[in-house]
Amino acid sequence: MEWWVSDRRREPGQISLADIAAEAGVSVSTVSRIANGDLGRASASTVAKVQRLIAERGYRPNPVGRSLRGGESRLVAMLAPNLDNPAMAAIAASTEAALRAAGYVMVLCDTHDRPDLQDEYLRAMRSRFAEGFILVSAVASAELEASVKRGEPVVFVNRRNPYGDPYGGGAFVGIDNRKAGADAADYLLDCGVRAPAVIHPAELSSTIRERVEGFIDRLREKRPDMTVRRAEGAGANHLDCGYAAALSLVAAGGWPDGVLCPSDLMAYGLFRAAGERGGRIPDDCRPVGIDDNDLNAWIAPWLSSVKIPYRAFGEQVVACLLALRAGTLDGEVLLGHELVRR
Amino acid sequence: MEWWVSDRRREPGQISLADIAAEAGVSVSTVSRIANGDLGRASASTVAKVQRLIAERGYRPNPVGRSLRGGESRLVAMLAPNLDNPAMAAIAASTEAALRAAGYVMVLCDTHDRPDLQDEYLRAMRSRFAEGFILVSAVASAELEASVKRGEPVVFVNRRNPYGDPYGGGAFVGIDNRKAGADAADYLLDCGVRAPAVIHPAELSSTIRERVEGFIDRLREKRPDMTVRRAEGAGANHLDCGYAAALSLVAAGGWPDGVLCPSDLMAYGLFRAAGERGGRIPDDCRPVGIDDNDLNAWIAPWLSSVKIPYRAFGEQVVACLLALRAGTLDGEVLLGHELVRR
DNA sequence: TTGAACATGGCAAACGTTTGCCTAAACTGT
DNA sequence: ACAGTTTAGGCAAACGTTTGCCATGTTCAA
Repeated sequence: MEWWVSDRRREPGQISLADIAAEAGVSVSTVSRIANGDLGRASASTVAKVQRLIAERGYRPNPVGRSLRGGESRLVAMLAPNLDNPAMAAIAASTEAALRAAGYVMVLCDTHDRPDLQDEYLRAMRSRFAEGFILVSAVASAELEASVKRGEPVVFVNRRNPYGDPYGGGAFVGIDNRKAGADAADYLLDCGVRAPAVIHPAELSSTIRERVEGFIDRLREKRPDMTVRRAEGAGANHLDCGYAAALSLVAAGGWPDGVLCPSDLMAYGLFRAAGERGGRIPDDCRPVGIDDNDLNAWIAPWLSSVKIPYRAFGEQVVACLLALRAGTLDGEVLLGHELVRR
Repeated sequence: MEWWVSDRRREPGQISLADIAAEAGVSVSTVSRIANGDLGRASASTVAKVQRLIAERGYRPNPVGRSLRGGESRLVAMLAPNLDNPAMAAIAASTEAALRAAGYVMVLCDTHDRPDLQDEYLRAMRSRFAEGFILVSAVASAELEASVKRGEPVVFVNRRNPYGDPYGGGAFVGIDNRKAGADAADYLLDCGVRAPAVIHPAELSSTIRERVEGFIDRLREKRPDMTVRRAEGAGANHLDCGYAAALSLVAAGGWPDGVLCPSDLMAYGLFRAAGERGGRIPDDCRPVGIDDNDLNAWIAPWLSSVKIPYRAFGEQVVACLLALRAGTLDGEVLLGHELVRR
């Protein structure tokens, strides 16, 4: 054990209630009450003296002692599938800011989309008395089911609660994915596309499925005779998936004149495939993405995309969490989206 | 106070030493010792019984109780300036993985490059008994100075310890920025560039300054008669800076045939400016970046860049941290970089 | 037979906080 | 003057853990 752990009390940084109490000549209880704003239980002079000392010595209540006592920990855990994805980073950043504004500290855990890691973090955070959980694109897992069953405050982002059915769905922040897909379809039709296609990962998450379905349904509705080609690709991430799917698409029947990429990263994969296979983007093949990564405006002028307001997610997530804790949850929050033409 | 906080003991998820002790008919101390691997202090039968119960009930020591006692918290705080930057996200992701492998939990805090927020997080994490701090691109601040002075385990990433001088520099993980700049210069010369330029943010961080200096020094060394144009741009982030700097560059004297962008984001800003002002990239104006953002391979085929192995940072950072805690720090770690031609 | 060594394990303090309950003293009304 | 109430504040338990020290009981050697 190192000195800064074992002897930390000798350091001036960490003063406890007991230090203040000793110096003020009162009991720990009195200091605690005054520090917590319960001013009616001590004489005005005591209150003044203690408050002065608190300010002077810079006392700040120790969150660990508080947590242990069973009170609040001011800790909220966010479990996200991978920080590399710019969309996740945007959600994490905005949520962090909103939580800080609400007086919480956010712990960010990277689950790599693995149920076992998700469970491990869920356990670790629970035993640190996290007061809430934010699950971005959650996967089904045993501990998650336990959390939901126990009624712990969990907010789901992007993907809905996999165990929501019997318990009323739970808190959710996201967008209307079917409508986003439909908007993308409208855009391609508007551009005069006649032979559209859609690419998607080999295993479909609910989010991606909804986007693809919304896209196809809208096309069928507006152009009943139009056929929509479809290709899937495997890969560790959406970049690889998009690349593989695009290659398989062009191998099967050449370049379509428009293609839905249900995430921007897949569009990037398509772009690379086009570069290698001589497809001209967007002239010959017009992609439309969903996400609208912030970098698009800078380096992907060829990509129109449905802008998802990830930067606005944080505020909504925190509002949901607070409502959940107060017992006044009002269901799911769907934020608006808007197609950005480039 | 909500039920899941106040009555959490009724839930099966949280069993304490006391629960096990009661069921085994031994004292809490005995269970604690056995749980911590001190098997010599109890009879074989007791050990077996307690171990069975621990496994059966799934007992896991409560980190909060441990922290309070003054032992380990297994908590490490990473303070990063902004998660939006893909380089930061890559560092965060790899560090998180390495810390998890070492049995730690990482708390990620977004300081927005503000000294006051950095201080707030430093305090908050200290009072949660964080066992170490990782400061990515740290700024100077009062609490940071206090931490360094007290000898708390701090690893600096990207930017060196601003208070390192009197205390021996401290732990640092990064690259040789001057050499990275020099490599970029070699590349441009190799491409036959004759009128190079460099753009950079209005206020120079030490990192950026070193890159720019390395670039200019190498050019002077190899081509003493060559003049290097220089433009700076202001903005909230490197994208805006790069854009503004590029505009000012071209306004002052047209497009250079090669330009150092000391971060990839600045190169993206330049790209956008070129798109608007009719500069042809990379044919007329060849940019060279530093970072080599992963997305470059997919959507920025026009950008050669010095690849910084951010994915490898995590392992080194954690090694540094452990060495620091063990008192065997061996100074700074400079990782290699390599220019990627596109 | 007696002392020492060892095996086994419990007690209690400590970490920092919160809070129900208790105890004085002072004050109020009659 | 006395009962009742308010004011001011302390005591101690509880949260979960770790660990130095103490207390038995057994074994062993001289």
